[in-house]
Amino acid sequence: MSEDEGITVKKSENFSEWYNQVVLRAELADFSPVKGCMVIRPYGFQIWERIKAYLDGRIQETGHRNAYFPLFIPESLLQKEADHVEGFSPEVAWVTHGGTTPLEEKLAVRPTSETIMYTMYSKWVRSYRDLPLLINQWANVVRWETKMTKLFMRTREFLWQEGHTVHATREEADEEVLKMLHVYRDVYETLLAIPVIEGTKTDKEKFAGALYTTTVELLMPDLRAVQGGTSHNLGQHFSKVFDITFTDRDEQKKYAWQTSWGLTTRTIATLIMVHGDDKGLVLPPAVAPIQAVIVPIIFKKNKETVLSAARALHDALGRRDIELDDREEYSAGYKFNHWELCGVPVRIELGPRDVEAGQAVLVRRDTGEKMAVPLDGIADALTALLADIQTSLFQRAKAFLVENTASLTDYDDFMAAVRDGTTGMIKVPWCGETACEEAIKDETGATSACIPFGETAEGSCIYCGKPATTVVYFAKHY
RNA sequence: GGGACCGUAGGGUAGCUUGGCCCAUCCUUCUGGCUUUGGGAGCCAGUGACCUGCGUUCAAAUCGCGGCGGUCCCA
Repeated sequence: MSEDEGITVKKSENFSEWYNQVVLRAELADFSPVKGCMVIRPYGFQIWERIKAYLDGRIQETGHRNAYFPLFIPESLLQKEADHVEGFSPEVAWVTHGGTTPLEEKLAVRPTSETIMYTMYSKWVRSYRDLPLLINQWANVVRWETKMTKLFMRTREFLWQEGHTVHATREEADEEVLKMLHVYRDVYETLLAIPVIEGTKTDKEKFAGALYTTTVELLMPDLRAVQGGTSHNLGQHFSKVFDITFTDRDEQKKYAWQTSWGLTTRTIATLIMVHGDDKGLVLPPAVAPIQAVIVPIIFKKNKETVLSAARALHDALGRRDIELDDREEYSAGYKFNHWELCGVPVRIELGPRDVEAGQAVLVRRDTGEKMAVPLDGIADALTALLADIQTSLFQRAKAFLVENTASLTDYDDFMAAVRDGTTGMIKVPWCGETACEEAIKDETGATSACIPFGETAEGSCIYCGKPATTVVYFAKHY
């Protein structure tokens, strides 16, 4: 075996390098000539298309419709909402020229589309009969990051969907915010087999211009947390600035209540990190572009028998997401390693002994476990195995999250846990003051992840000792 | 935002300290041929690189400065 192929570092020993190698060698993405921008390669893009198809289905069935708004946002629009401008201005990319002629007004390359969409909403919303307005957009956005590029995790341009809804009442907006947050949880848990912690962002960490922000938080194997998706109640901040008003049943003119919510290609980074192993990518069947690969074990003397049996099996299974690797220029061992690097959930080995016995050998990617299965009935066995892999990947990830979540009340313990990297998510009692939150960040580097839903505080704030009003999760974040 | 490091074929590298022996070493990939295939097979032949610009010098992969790109650490 050559040491230069496959993944050359262990996930547990050099996580960052391991991640880079998996992304590059499994051909998910590559660096581009543009600093901070990546190329999503076909295999990586197929994963995104799977996520997109699932999420879009959920978006549609909850009553939203897709639309498309311009990539460019006039400076004057972007600046209308004060908190919003302040939050985004450091990382906005600007178009200043058309050809060689300077523009009269600079155009921002959208970092997010609130301002351009709400300008239109103001024209479209007149009456309570126009509400709720439920629009989603699939798009690319640009945020001019200065931090280090990490493929899928942090790039200047990324793909996402952004939902923007308008409602008559705060209650409806609250309900929408939670409904879509739960859709994100479902994407992570059902599709990607990644458990989440749902909650509300602190005021310090909320979206620029929002009343409040809800989030799904994930924990990576290096014990750093990731914000997996956010859903905001924008209150009436934007409707007042963009004049989104409607005449209600009581004939009164009112400002509308709005929400926005987004999920990005960062999901792919979390997918790779959570499930991958020392051999490479491990994909949950629900997102895997290739569900299984048939590898015929070819020997010279009964080559044709095995190859035709493999082709017959491939035809019998009759699925486009099952690959037949009948290349004769590669050895079986090479193919095993290759498809493991690519994270294909199941390998189906078919050799002369199997053909004779009327069976095939199913090998699961997550555990390496092998099982001989009769050829008739293999389709059902495969379906069951794929379902089992999906479940056990989730359970393994869930166990990891539970093991690495702690509840602490003493600040010295907290500092030690963060410093030693022994715990990922740390739940602490908190007074609710931003000053304490910032002090904790300055002293430990940990930032608040979320205030979990449905938990009540006891005792005193871990930092200042005043009575706690809530509990909050802290973690080192990506 | 601050600091450190790195850039040689598709991937991984040697050469750099002390400039010349280098139209650049080795492994792998890739192409063609023979042969082989139950965990990265072997032999033969071939293709393929000094990030970029400027400078120093008789001479630059090697030294200097700028740019571009990447990696890591701290905030």
